Amino acid sequence: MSRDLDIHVCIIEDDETIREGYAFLIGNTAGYKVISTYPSYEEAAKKIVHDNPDVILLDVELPGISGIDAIPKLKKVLPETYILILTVYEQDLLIFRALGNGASGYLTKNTSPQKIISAIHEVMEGGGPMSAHIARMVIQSFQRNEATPLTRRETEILEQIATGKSRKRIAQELFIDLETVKSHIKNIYHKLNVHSKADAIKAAKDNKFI
Amino acid sequence: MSRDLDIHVCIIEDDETIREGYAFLIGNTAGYKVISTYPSYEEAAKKIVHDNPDVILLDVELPGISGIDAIPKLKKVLPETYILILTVYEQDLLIFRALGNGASGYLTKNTSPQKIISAIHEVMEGGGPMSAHIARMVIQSFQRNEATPLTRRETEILEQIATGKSRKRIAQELFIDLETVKSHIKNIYHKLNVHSKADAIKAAKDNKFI
DNA sequence: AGAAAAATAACTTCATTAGGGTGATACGTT
DNA sequence: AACGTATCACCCTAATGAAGTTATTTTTCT
Repeated sequence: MSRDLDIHVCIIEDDETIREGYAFLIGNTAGYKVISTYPSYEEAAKKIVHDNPDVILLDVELPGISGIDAIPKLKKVLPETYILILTVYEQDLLIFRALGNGASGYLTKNTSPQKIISAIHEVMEGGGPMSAHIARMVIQSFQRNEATPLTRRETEILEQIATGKSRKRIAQELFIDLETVKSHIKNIYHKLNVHSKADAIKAAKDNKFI
Repeated sequence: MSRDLDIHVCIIEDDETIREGYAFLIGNTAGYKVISTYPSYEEAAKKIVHDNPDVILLDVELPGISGIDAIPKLKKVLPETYILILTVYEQDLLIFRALGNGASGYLTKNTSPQKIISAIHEVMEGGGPMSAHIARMVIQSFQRNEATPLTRRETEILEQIATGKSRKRIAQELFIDLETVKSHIKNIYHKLNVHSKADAIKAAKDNKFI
């Protein structure tokens, strides 16, 4: 029998219609098997370890513990299991918290059935499935603000400061004089209108200058 | 005529076979038009502004200025143009530098022709096309190491230190005594086997403790 | 080639911080 | 009872950080 080769999926989703819809969809696709479905993390917590799924489809808005907060708890008992977030929310904060907590993918609920299936496959093959708009937001989170008032050297030095290095050490590593570093820092403070390391770092990060 | 509705594409790639292959592929797809192709950034720099493409397919290994370094220069003169990286390299550093420099997508060269076409379409529609493995690496970059030796409080304090705040300020903001902060820092240093802010931050970041 | 911007450096002054050592208390868990 | 955690205390010295002003050299752009 080929059942052992199937990808084992669990679904945690409070809306019964959606939950059973996904279960039906996935369960009727060759190569996939739905082991169990739960309406909340609390319900899942008891038995999901024994289900030992390959992939969990997880909603973010759940009664009780939210999907976001459930991720680390699930990863703790099932470290090898991939967690795919399936939600209507496209807010940056939720996305980054989900990924930071250990989710391996993030899909919005308008994702077509075939794409959900292929996302499950993709995550098993070493991918990181994301809806198009989510991927854009993730990529944007890496990008700098081109309209920085800081010069290259200033940006470089501010980055070094943000790693906790002292001015002296920065000077040594950049092969310039300590006085030069101090000059750059003064200019940085003026441009950012701050009077301390911490405020400069915060201002620069808020504006994506570093 | 429908030419005005086509997606205008430029290709910068030094290997002539690959370059012409892509050009042929894309140019013969309905809805896409290849405006120009160049073997290097230097060649492109002169004329690409007038080409005013919607999307640039960019190789990373180019003679002269590398594709990575070309990104900000291209974005400067064509701020509305999307840049898709097309390369054989899958190193984290290259990927993150490319995205940080302003690339809107990152595809590996084993990507199928249809997927390249759909990636161009996707980026125009607000997506962030990435090859599966790239997306996985990007997602992993958000994730923490659960096996941290640091306690919650220690992690919290180290994060504060990483923002450049002084011990005194951290104490005030966390409503604890300066001495307590110092104690925590001493414990952090012991656990991470370091003797300075900078080294602690580096060690923690390298191991994804923060 | 010439102007503008950026990077470099010197000098002063003053307040604050960082790092290390040692120990103690309280609270919860195992 | 022992342990990890979080809390606070007091000691010490050297180094760092911030603000001010001025000036030279090097790069970059037009």
